This record gives sequence, structure tokens and C-alpha cells, in this order.
Amino acid sequence: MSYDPSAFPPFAVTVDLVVLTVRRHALCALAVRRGEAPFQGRWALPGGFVRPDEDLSQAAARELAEETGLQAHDPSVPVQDNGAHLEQLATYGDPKRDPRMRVVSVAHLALAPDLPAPRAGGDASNARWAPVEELLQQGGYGREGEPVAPLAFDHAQILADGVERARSKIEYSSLATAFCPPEFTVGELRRVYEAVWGVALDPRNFHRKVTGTPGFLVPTGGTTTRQGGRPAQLFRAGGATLLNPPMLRPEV
Amino acid sequence: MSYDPSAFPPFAVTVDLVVLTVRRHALCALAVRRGEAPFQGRWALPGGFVRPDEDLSQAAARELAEETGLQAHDPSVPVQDNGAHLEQLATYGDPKRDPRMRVVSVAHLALAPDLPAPRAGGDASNARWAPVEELLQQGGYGREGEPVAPLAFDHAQILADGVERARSKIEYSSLATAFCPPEFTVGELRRVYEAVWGVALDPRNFHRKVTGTPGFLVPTGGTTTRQGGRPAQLFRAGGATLLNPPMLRPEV
DNA sequence: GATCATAGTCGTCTTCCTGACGATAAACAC
DNA sequence: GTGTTTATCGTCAGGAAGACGACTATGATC
Repeated sequence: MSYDPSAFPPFAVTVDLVVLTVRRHALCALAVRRGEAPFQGRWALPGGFVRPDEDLSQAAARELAEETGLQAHDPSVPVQDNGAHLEQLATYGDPKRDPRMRVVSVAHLALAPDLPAPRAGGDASNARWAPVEELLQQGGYGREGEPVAPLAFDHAQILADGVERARSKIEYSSLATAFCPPEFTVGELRRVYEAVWGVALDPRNFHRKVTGTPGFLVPTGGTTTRQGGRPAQLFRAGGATLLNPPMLRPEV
Repeated sequence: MSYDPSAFPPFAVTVDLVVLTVRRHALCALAVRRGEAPFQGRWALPGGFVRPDEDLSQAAARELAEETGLQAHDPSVPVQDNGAHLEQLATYGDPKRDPRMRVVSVAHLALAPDLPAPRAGGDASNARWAPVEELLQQGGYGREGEPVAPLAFDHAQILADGVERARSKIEYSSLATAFCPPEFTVGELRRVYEAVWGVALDPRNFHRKVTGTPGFLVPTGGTTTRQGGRPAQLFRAGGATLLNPPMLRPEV
């Protein structure tokens, strides 16, 4: 308390977004290419400055809408329309994390169903869904053998934290349904878990677990065969938010 | 992206601390009395401005040391000495949360063993351990019947979030040992769970659970009778961080 | 010193949940 | 029709937890 509050040091405050989705059986994150220094040309997480009259969650929702067109959900409402789940992740404030000035970034985590190709400022080449595995391998090579530069700033750490949050949160909550379209099958939900955790799950035990948990899934009455094979029942996300007992993640 | 980054709006960034401990079978939080406007004379969480060259966790550790004398732990090291566990909780940035200016507060959660009476600027009357139940009942009456003013700013919300974090985190981690002295008995650890959760636990099942979880507790060889009754084995916290399967919190 | 209260520790039993896995069902491709 | 794919139901064994009985080792009380 020996510090003079009237001479408080000024900070810039930003929000950065970890937007996750599942595409082609892989957990993917939204990345944008930086158009200016520092880290010009490198991939980064979407984000921007918090405006003077904005709450942090408002700023995150605004950035999410700007980058993806998604509306953020009220977290107290079960996921059901095409909105995304949005929650605060953590705050990153290392004095040297931005070489230009002191920037504190409040990272948020968004979970979205599979979306059409992203657009950043209308330019598709400057935004993409990339498998998180690819974004996180620092200085390696992508699946086509091209060199991969690490994410700008401390965004690799932020992304890793967001992925870990998502991985653990689908264990004990119904959040995995945020990755699904409004109506989905048990198999589609299972493939979400498999993609996020990177494991294979037993379809029979998974089916027993999710259909046996009250409030997790609500049958819509319809069926679909879009996955091939025998038609599957369609479900919507039920009202339950917490899974008890949780879905168990298999050993590593 | 239509916002001009060169004209970023200035923010003040602070850290606020939710410091929890267990005293006399009750979960208590550290509160300090505000000496100046706004909310002069009201109780608040300890905190202060982040300095220009400080990381957020450094600022939190500094504030914790200033208020309690506790050293913060490296979170990767098991809790064993008299240091406290310290982790980031969440960030609060409502534009109107501080009437003076735009302040973003990065709240941290600290868990500490029972400590001697706190001192804030050397003045004991301006800092105290108060049961969280008492601090959270807005505008009610304390246990001596005196009127209780709600905490300053949005600190009631921050405290509630911190308590909820602690309650859920002791389910699946060994963090409850952060509330205990370096050596403790199974019964003392059980009373921590009971105080934090506000429930009664079966001593026999609890004993089986904690002693049967590998790496949770390490016997020191000593015994104590400080609780009365039959002497109990003394333990230290083991290396395990995550409890799997978790400790189950009884239904409400 | 006998008795009592208090806390700690060990066991038992039942119930629930999970993992492993066999079997059947209903679509499509050929 | 046959094979392939995915969905769904059923069975069984093992592990963990809740309920609770029984015994142990202290200090307090009479």
C-alpha cells in the first residue's frame, strides 16, 4: 500500500479469443494472419482492444461476431441455436508480452459448431481454421510439409490453456454439445469427444452413458442417416449443465 | 478491426486477492477496511495496482506478502511449508465497477493455513479474517447482531467466485492440504473439507479415501493427540496434485 | 482406578458405475 | 443377396463409494 494510486501506470487492455471447433475429426482453432508489426505475417489468435465503455465479455462477444459472425450465448442458457459458448479463460500480463507497450490481454474461450470458412476483414486468406496440434507445434512442419512458424506473442500458451480448459470441461459439463449443430446424434457427439480428447471411445458404453444421464440429451423424434449405416436418433442438448458423475477421460 | 489501435484507451490494472483460510471450523476470507473514498470505511478484498514492470502473478504475490507475510508457492511444487497456494481466479472489468476511472482487476485466489491475526499497515483493526458466509450476506446482520455492509466494489462477486473455485478444486486436487499446517492428521484434513463445503463427512469413508489415494498423503511417522481422543498419525502432503477418482462432494 | 467421552482406524456389505465385449438392427453399395 | 457401416441393446466382472458395526487409544470425570 506504499504505492501512489493517483500515479497509476497506464495499461492497454485487449481480449484475445480461442475459438475452437471440430472439423473433419480434428479439434481446430481460429487463427488470423497479422497484417502489421510486430509478428507481421505470422498467425495469431483473433482479438482486439477493449473499448472505453465496454465490459470484457462484451468486447469478447464483439470480436467473436466480427471474426465469425457468431452470436455469443448467454452462458446460463443451454446451447441450442447456432450461437457459440463463450467464457473467460485467463488473463495474460507479462510486461514483455507485447514489445510495443504494456498490454494485458483477457483471453476468452469460445466453442462453436463446424462453420463455413472464416473471413477476416473479408479476406479469407487471412483467417483459417487450423488443427490445434498444428498450431501448437512450435517451429515444426505442417501436414503438407510446409514450415510452420509459432503463433505470435504468447498466443501458443493461450491456445494451449484454452484447449486444456475445453478438454477438462467436457468431462463434467454438457459443453461438448456446443460443438454440435442444434440437432445431432449420439455418434456425432461421440466424435466430438474423440476429437477433443484425441482418443477412441467405445460406442456402446458412450451411448449408455450419455442417454442414461438425465437432462443431457432430449430426443427430438427425428432420425438421420447422414453418417451412413443404420439411422440414428436425433437429439437436442437438454437443460443439464453439469454431468454427475462426469464423463471419464481414458488414461493417456 | 475498425478500431484504431494507436488510440488505445488507457486502463488501470489492479490485482485483488481472495485469501481463504479455515479457522474454528469455518471458511474465512481476509478483508481490509477501506481508508479512503470510494466506499470509505467499508470492508473490501486486499489488492492494489500492478506496477509497470511487474507480471500479474508477481503483483499478486507482492500484495499477498504485504497483507499476510505469506510467501506464495510455486504452483508446480507440492504444498508443504508455510507458503500459500496462489492462482489466478478471473478478471473483472465492468466499466462502472470503480466510480473513479476504468479499472480492470485481475483477481487471484490464495489458500493459506490458519494464520495469526492479520495486519494491514500495522493496524489490526483494519484487517480481519471473516467467515465468508458473513461477508457474503449482503446488508444483513453479523453473528453479534451488528449490521453488516456489503463488500466494496464488486468484491462480493469476486469473493463468491473464489469460494466456488476453492470448493470445486478441492474435489479433484490435493489443494485442501494448502489449508493445513505442514504436518496434519486425517481428521484435520477432513475438517478442512467439512468447513469449505459446509457439510459433514463420514470419518471412516474419508479416512479410507485419502489414505487409499496414492501420493496424496505421506506419513511422517509421528502422532499427535492435539485433537483429543486416540492419537492420530501425522502426514505431509504427498506429491500428487490431481485426485483420480476425485473426492465426491455430497449432494446439497 | 473405573468409567466415560472423544477421536482414530479397520472391516463388511450393498449399490452404482464403468470397461470389455457379444449380439442384433437398419441403412447403403455392389 | 452379401458385405460394410453405424446404431443400439445386453451381459458380466471389477472398482469405488455410502452406510454403518466394531475396536483402539487417549484424556476427563467420578
